[in-house]
Amino acid sequence: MKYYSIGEASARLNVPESTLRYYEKKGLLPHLARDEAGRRLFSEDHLTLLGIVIYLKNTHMPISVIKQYVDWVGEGDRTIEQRLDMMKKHKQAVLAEIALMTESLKGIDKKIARYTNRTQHRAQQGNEEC
Amino acid sequence: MKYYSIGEASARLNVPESTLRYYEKKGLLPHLARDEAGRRLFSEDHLTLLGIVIYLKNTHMPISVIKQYVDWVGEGDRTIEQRLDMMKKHKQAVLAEIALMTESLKGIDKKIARYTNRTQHRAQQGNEEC
DNA sequence: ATACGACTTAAACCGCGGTTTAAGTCAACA
DNA sequence: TGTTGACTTAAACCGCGGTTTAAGTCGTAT
Repeated sequence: MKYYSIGEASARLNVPESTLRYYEKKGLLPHLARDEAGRRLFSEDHLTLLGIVIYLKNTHMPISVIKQYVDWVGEGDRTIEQRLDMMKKHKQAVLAEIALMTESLKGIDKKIARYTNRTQHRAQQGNEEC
Repeated sequence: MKYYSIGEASARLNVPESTLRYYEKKGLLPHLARDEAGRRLFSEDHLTLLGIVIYLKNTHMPISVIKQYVDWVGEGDRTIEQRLDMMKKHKQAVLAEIALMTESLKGIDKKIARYTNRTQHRAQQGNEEC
């Protein structure tokens, strides 16, 4: 079975080595093997798990919650319901956040429209600012 | 012209008073008037500006950048191009973030599908985890 | 032999975005 | 009169998510 050094894992997943060490310390990378010299050995499964960690992070799941997820994975099939529940709730949270951002974008679009207009026909009145 | 106390502003915009004081200190609420006793007086324009601050925050604009925006507003029409540019760039950043979250949601959906299946016909093989 | 590059550790440090605390002022009400 | 309640300040504190630093250990190439 192939193993990857921390440098290789870092390069493949585009995550700093310091972050990988930090994640291991936080419990996000359990059972990480070491070679005789004490160097971390990342298995394919660890890279896969890291991929999951990364997309959970991309959707703003806190590290403490990702750790709970990883712990549940380690406990095997009897935690599938909890994991399913966690993912469903997280999905709703993500959809809500996307909705909020999308809604807030409308305000930004209004500003863009206003400013675009004002740069075109310069120097009018109607200065709402401040 | 009507003014609002910090308590009223807090209630109307659903932002803690401590946060409003923090925003003022950070320069997000310039020219905030005070009454004879030194209490903050929020004008309608300040509430409007706070609304803008809030949606910029909702789209993850850093406070330092929001401050730049507010400063530019205070400098009048000659900063309209900068503001337009800022907002266009910010919009692109927000769209990129939404795209990343949306993409990452696919991984979450796959997990939900997997776990839903596994809770239905329990106890199969195919345990990829860890 | 030695020097370099890739790794190790623990601990300190960082920026961000607030929140909390402690002590004080003021107006209104009982 | 005195005690609430709404406000003020500066400074300390917080959780989060890492990053940086300093000192050390290897294996390999010169």
